[in-house]
Amino acid sequence: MSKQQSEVPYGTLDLLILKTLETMGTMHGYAIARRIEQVSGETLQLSQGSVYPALIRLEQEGWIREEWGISETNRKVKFYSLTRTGRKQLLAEVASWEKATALVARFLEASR
Amino acid sequence: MSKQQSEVPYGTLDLLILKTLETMGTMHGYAIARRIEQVSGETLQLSQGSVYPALIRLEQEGWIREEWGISETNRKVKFYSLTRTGRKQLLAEVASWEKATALVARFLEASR
DNA sequence: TTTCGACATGTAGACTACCGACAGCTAGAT
DNA sequence: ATCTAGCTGTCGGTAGTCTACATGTCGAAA
Repeated sequence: MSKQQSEVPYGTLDLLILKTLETMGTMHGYAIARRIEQVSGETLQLSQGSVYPALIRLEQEGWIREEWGISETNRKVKFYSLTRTGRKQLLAEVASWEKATALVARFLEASR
Repeated sequence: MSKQQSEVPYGTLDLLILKTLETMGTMHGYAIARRIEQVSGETLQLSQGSVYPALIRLEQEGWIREEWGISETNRKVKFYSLTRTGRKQLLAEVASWEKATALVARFLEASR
């Protein structure tokens, strides 16, 4: 009945993950999700059903690289980091996001 | 292969239509689509496959009202206008959009 | 007077990306 | 021994968009 209130603006999850990896360096999936939630000010809660498929997709695109390792809490985890093409992709996604928001902003200002 | 480059930011079509009707008053579907394309600076081209289903959906939600009439070009058309709940919905969607963009903006600024 | 382009509305099917709900496994604490 | 938190994943469903098609009308040009 009620409208879906997507916590992550639709289509920005890749962008958020890529940006997180750029800012934080190497991280594992669980920590990436936690970090995104935290920066969003706890309002946003990101489901695993979104994060892991996204990571797999990004890895297949060649934008991130994965590597098994041991976490701070001594668990076997997959560490992810940005690739060179991932950096380019991040720039492209930022640009496209800014274009999109500019478009909507122009609309919201329009009054004639 | 290539990533879908949605011209309308996903989920904002309702917002754009509602805002158009608020700004322009009563309009028919074809004109709404033209107007959205035009304000976007011709870069965006909006397919009918998006607009008409959206209008039907908005009408079913009770946010817009439809009425048959005759266009400037002497054709039988459906005129749409905002309802009272449609106005409230528009406010809500604007707020939610601004919240979403603020969230992403905070992310893009983050550097620690 | 046919015919063509712009105007106008719609539907079907595919696709993307997200979410909720599971399932399962491990380390360390109780 | 059991439990909780950390951690990775899968399945199925859903929303919203796009492409492509189908249908029809008006007015102007040929």
